[in-house]
Amino acid sequence: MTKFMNQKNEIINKLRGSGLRPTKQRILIAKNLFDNNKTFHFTVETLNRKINKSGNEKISLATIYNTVEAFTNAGYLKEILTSKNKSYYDTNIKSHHHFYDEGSKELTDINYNQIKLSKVPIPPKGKKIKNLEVVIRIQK
Amino acid sequence: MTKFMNQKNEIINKLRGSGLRPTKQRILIAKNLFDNNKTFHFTVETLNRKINKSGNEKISLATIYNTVEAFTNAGYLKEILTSKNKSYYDTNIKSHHHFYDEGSKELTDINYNQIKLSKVPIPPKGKKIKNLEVVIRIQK
DNA sequence: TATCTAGTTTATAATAATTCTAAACTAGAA
DNA sequence: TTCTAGTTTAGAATTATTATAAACTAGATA
Ligand SMILES: [Mn+2]
Ligand SMILES: [Mn+2]
Ligand SMILES: [Zn+2]
Ligand SMILES: [Zn+2]
Repeated sequence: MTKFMNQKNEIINKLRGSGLRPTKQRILIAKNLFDNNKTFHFTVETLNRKINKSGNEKISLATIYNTVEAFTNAGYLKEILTSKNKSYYDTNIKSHHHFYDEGSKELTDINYNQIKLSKVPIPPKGKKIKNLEVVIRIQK
Repeated sequence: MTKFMNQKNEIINKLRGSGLRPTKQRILIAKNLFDNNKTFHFTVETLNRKINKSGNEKISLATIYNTVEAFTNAGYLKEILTSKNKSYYDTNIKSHHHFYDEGSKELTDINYNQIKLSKVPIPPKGKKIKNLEVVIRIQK
């Protein structure tokens, strides 16, 4: 009871902290994404299915898109560009690497320290490195 | 004269060698892609513009798509998945890495030996590494 | 060289993911 | 309670790509 109360308040504070109004849609989506003690990868399609399946009130696809974008901009989600034609998102926002299975089209985390880059090039003049995360493509 | 002859014959042999009929469309596209002594990156959109601009006879967009796919399957091109919603291709088929500029949306090659991976994880059981090329995202 | 046909090209339609639009709704400040 | 900027929503629009099916052609064979 108080636990649920706290969880919801945490979400509300988190949203407010980024200038996002805590609407019931955002709160419900946030619960689905951040409630767990484990992180996971998803696409808009899978998130939409998950949310509009259970006993939940329905949320429009447009809002799912809007919210995922807002959460990504706020730094609560990371976008992972790895697949043709479809964006993946990660609730694990720590810097880390991935396996991407070309067959099942699934991502798996690789801990940051599981890959060691002993030599990295200097970026072109005037540019800086925004992100250096490795995607290793695997298959059967 | 003989030089052009040879170039065209090289292309024809290359195509035949992969079971691809050397049609005039494929030959023209191949000239645009492989004629140079330098490699480059492109999207279907940029290739289509390039080909349907100059004095060339026109080639349909569908054929551009078909041909890029055929050349990729034949190993003459590499697909680079790095950008949301659009596929990039590389005429450099040697194993190498890339900078991807988020601002200009341009790829730049990084020589294979400019990045050294001193530690790489073992892929999940039953899977093997298909590809380990690093994309470093850069910005201003 | 003429004929034949599987492979290819093409215009166009269809699909898939995503973004846009504009009207209805709502959080929360006043 | 009122008010309004921010938000949600259904549906249309857009973009990249793939599918369809009719017309064309490379090149093997007669
Ligand atoms: Mn798309
Ligand atoms: Mn697409
Ligand atoms: Zn991850
Ligand atoms: Zn390259």
